[in-house]
Formats: sequence, C-alpha cells, structure tokens
Amino acid sequence: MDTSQLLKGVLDLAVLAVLDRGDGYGYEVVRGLRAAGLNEVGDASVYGTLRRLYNAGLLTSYVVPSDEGPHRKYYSMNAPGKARLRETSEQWLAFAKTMESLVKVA
Amino acid sequence: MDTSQLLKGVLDLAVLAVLDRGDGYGYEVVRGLRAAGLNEVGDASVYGTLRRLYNAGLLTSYVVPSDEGPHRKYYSMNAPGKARLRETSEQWLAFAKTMESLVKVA
DNA sequence: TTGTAGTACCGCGCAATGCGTAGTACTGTG
DNA sequence: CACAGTACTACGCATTGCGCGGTACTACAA
Repeated sequence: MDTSQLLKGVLDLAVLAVLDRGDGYGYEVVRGLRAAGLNEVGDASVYGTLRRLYNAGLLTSYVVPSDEGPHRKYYSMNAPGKARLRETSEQWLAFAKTMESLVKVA
Repeated sequence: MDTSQLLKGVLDLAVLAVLDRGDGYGYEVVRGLRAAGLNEVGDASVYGTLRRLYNAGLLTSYVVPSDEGPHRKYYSMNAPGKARLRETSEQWLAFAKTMESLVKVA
C-alpha cells in the first residue's frame, strides 16, 4: 500500500541517478523513474526534488521552448551533483546491505 | 552525514526483524539495531516505533521488573506482526532491487 | 552524602519530505 | 469547442525520525 515512506531520502538519489544519464526535464524524469520500477512516484515530488537539488547547487538548469507543448525546464548535473551522487549511492548501498542482512535472518 | 532520512519507513521493518528473533525490550532493540550496523538510530525513534507498532496491533507487550535496574517493557510479535514483517520485507527487497539497478548504471 | 555512569523509558516539539489537489498553459485531435 | 496529453507550479497536510529534557532505579566512587 504505502511504499511512499520508502522513498524518503532516496528520491534525491534516484533523481540524480536518472540525470546522470543525461540532461532531462521534470516530466521526463518522472517517466524515467516510473519506467525503472518506481511506479508510485508522484510528479509533484519529483518537481519538488528537482527544485531542491537545484537550490542546493547540485544541478544547473535551462529552459527550452517546445513547439509540441509547453516549455521544458531542463536540468543538468554539475560537479557537486556528481560528487553527491557518488556519496549518496555508496551510502545507500551500504545501508541496503545492512537492512538485507537484518531482514534475511528471518 | 544525514543517514536519518534513509530510515524513514524502514525502521518499522528493522524493529520487526529484530523482534522476530525473540521478545525484546526497547533498550535491547536499540542495541540490536546498532549492532547490526544502524549506528545512528536514536533511542527515542525506537521507543516511538515500538509504541506505534503496538498501537497498530502488531505487537503484544508485558512488563518485567528487574532487580538490576528499572523495569523492562517487553514486546512480542503476534500473528499480524509476522504477517506485516513478511509483507514489508518483500516490499523492501523489491524496492532495494529497483534502486540498485537505477544506481548501478552510473 | 554527593556525584557519576549505566540502564530503561517517556513526552514534546521540530524538521524534512513525499503526496494530494488544484491551477496555469500550450498543442493536437475528434 | 471539448478533451486529453504534456509540462510546470503552489499550497498545505501527514508521516516519522530525531534532539532534548525529564524520570527512575542500581551500583560504585570520592
């Protein structure tokens, strides 16, 4: 039911991971996450996360007008963003390993 | 730095997993979690979680006086608790797998 | 006696963050 | 024109882990 709490603190990482494959705009990132298996991500969460990462200086941004719909606000990883991605993913992998060992005893 | 957000929604699972190995009281569970690698778990978080799980009907509880310190409030898994543990751990393992595949492309 | 440390628990209020809902705006199709 | 799809934003809520402080009991030291 409520997978939502699992995303806490991990959505940042997920978004960074998606953007690491190349620049992307909000709606695209949302689709990327859902395609990856995170089916229940709310779009508002992703837009919020992108803004937060941007405000934290981990992303740069530029707007591209589109003639097939509204404008697109692209986000792009910069050096601090890549550094953060590395740190966070290591942190997460370690955490996941710990949790797995805890759970798998059962 | 801030591993705290990673615990969101997972502490329930971690606590259930520890209790699944046998009845335990709060302080003991805290030590169990830290020993398992969750070094930064605040004790208040664990007590809060135990109470939440208890109120949700997933645990039973009994108090045992101790002559080597204060009383101990033991918690014990019941059937709904075990069911929840199973569900949640499956959910988590799937989620972790998804995240790993996302992260490991980088 | 006073103090300190370890054990064991509880309550209060805060902060972070994902989500629901609603709203704006543009394009293309029936 | 109505409607769906795309794309983004703003507002406020709910959950939940944590910090801090407080209570209470035992044991041991100064």
